Parts: sequence; structure tokens; C-alpha cells
Amino acid sequence: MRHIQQIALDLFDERGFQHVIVENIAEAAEVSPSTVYRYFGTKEGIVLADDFDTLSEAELAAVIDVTDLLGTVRAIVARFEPAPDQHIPEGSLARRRIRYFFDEPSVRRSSYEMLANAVDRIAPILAASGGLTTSEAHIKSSALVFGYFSALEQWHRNPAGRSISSALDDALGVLSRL
Amino acid sequence: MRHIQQIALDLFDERGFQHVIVENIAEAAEVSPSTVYRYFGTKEGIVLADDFDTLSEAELAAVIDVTDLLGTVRAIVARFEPAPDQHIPEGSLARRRIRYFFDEPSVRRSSYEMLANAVDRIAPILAASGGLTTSEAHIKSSALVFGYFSALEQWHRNPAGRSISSALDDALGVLSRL
DNA sequence: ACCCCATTCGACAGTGACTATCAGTTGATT
DNA sequence: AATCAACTGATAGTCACTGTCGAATGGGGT
Repeated sequence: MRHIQQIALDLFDERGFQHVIVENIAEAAEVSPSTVYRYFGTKEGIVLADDFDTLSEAELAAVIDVTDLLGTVRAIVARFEPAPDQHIPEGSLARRRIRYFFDEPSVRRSSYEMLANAVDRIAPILAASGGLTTSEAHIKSSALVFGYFSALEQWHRNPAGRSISSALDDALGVLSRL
Repeated sequence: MRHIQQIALDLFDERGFQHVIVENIAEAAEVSPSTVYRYFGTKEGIVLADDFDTLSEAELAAVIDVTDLLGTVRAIVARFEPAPDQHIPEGSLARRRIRYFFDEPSVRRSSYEMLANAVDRIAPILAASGGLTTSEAHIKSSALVFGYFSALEQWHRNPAGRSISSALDDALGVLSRL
């Protein structure tokens, strides 16, 4: 699966997402198109797939610390590249994937869907330990997740010398002064 | 254009979004499929299309009051139905459209794209009058827009006796205590 | 060795959203 | 009447995605 993703990204980088058809990927990876769809569901899924989706509810709850949301998000973003200083190396798989999150419209649409799922999974946890109603928890979760995604985008568009954590710090600053 | 949208929604309500093909809509509206695509771009666009998109930057800036964001969002949401008490009548076109925003996955994806556009348009206005950097303005704009969208969703899922404004009040409460 | 069953994979034939292009039609202007 | 622009319809094509089926694979029990 990681093999297919790798090869697909090579092709995308080379010719552009739109100009690569799934059949090309299947061919290059020496599998059938059926297999690609079985693994990733959609073409965008090839870019988005990572191991956050498969986190169980219990594991997710363990990751989230209601009293330290900044630290929590840092930990989650660190999935992209578990480097201690939160710098994402230039040519890494994670860095290459993120580019499509923001620059390829159809991938971006799918990203939002992923975020919406994350919102729905995080909300109950906030509600349970934060003394919020279901409704309030959803709103808070939504603002946090999308606010942080926006922070990631800002970092992506202007990474000059900034680590992700500094971008995240800015974000939480803004959010807490909302 | 409103005529086509009306007819399309009739069909969607009757048979479900997925089970209506664009050709059906074109047929029912007595136009060609080409025309439908020229007007709306995509099938989802038929549901999403309204007059917010065509608002000029100047008009948008006039709508936004940085010192009263709650009032601003209320005004914007009021587009859905300009009733003084912010109740959206049950069978209205707006109410029917909103259902698809949340219940039809592909429409939902496109909604997020619309919101992202709104974020990009609102951010510069916040930056100009709020003393924020571009980056901070985007993050704030993002949290606000998506937070309010989430509030709308909560209201949609549990509209029992609540007006939109009360849902929005809750949302701003949560956001300000973020 | 033998079968049995579950899972995985590839092949194939669709469906339908969307695009590009070209030709006809209308309607306003000169 | 002639012309030009905007709008529309028809057609053909691309490609993402789905459903189904039959073939290989790999392990467990007898």
C-alpha cells in the first residue's frame, strides 16, 4: 500500500495530479486498477491515506488532552513527520503529500471531508471531559480542527524559516483571543 | 436559473440526489445538459448556487463588522431566509437546500470548498481592520466560518424549537471561551 | 497428501459526471 | 439588411468509479 502511494506521488509530481489517470498508477505499481480502488477508495484517497484514520476511539481519547489542546494538536501534526523539532524535511513523503492538500482542488475537497470526520470523532471526547453539550463540543471541535488546518496552510504557503510548532503557537494565540 | 434549481430540488427530494442524473434535470427543465453545466458548473453547484458568491469585495466589506462578529454572521445567515426572527420556514427553498449541505456527502464536500472561498475573502478584511497579520487573519477567519457552519449543522440536526440565532449565540459563546 | 474455506486479486462491462467543440438561433446595434 | 455578440443545443469523447465474476493463494483440519 505504501508502495503504491509512493509510486503514485512520483507520477503526480512528474506530470501533475490531473494528468495522471488511475490506470497509469496501477500500471506503474504493477497491480490492477481494481486493487488501487480497493485500497484507497478514490484517487484522492491515494494522497490522503495515512494511519490517523485507523486510530481507534480509545487511542484517540488517549491522545487528546483537554487541558492542553496545543500540545495535543502538536502531537497529532507530528504524525506527518515524527521529528523532535517538528520540522518537516523538504523532500519527505509527508511534505509532498501536504502540497496536494492545498494546491490540488479535488484533494483539498477530500481533505475537508477527512477533517469533518476528525471533528465528529473529537467532539464526543471534548463533551465527555469538558462539561460541554454535544452541540457546543461540535462547534468547538470544528473551530479547533479547521483553525489548525488553516495554520498548516499558512505554514505551507510561507514556510520561510518557521517550524510547524511556531505556526501552531500563532494559531492558538489567535483562537484564544477570538 | 432559479427555475432550474427549483426543478432540480423537486427531483432530488423525490428520488434522492444520487438517483437523479443531470440529464433528468435538463429534461424536466426543458433545457440541454450543456446549459445546466454552463450555469452551475457541477451537479452539486445546482444545490449550492446562491447570490453570496456574486457579492463584490466592497459589498462584503460593508457587511462585515469587525467589532460585532455575531451580528455579522447573523446578517449573512439571514441570506438563507430574510425573516426578522431568523426562523427558516420548513418547506422553503433555503431549508430544502440546507438539508443537502449536511446529508449528501458530495454536496457537503462542495460546501466546504465554498466555505474555504469565504474564508479567503473574509481574511483580508479582518486583517485590514483588526490589526492582524495575514496569517492570523486566515486562521481566525477559518475558525469563525467553520465554527458557524458547525453551528448551522447542529441547528439542522436538532432544530426543535430553536431559532438559528440562538444556535449562533451558543456558537459564539463557545468560540469566545476557546 | 487431500480438500475446504476465506481472502485477495485481476478482468470485464458498465454508469454517469464533466469537457471540448462546433453549429445554429436570437436579439441588439449600426 | 448586415453584423456582431451572447446564448443555446448536439455530439463525441475522457475518466473516475462500481459491481460482478472467476482465478489464484494460503492456511487448517482430517
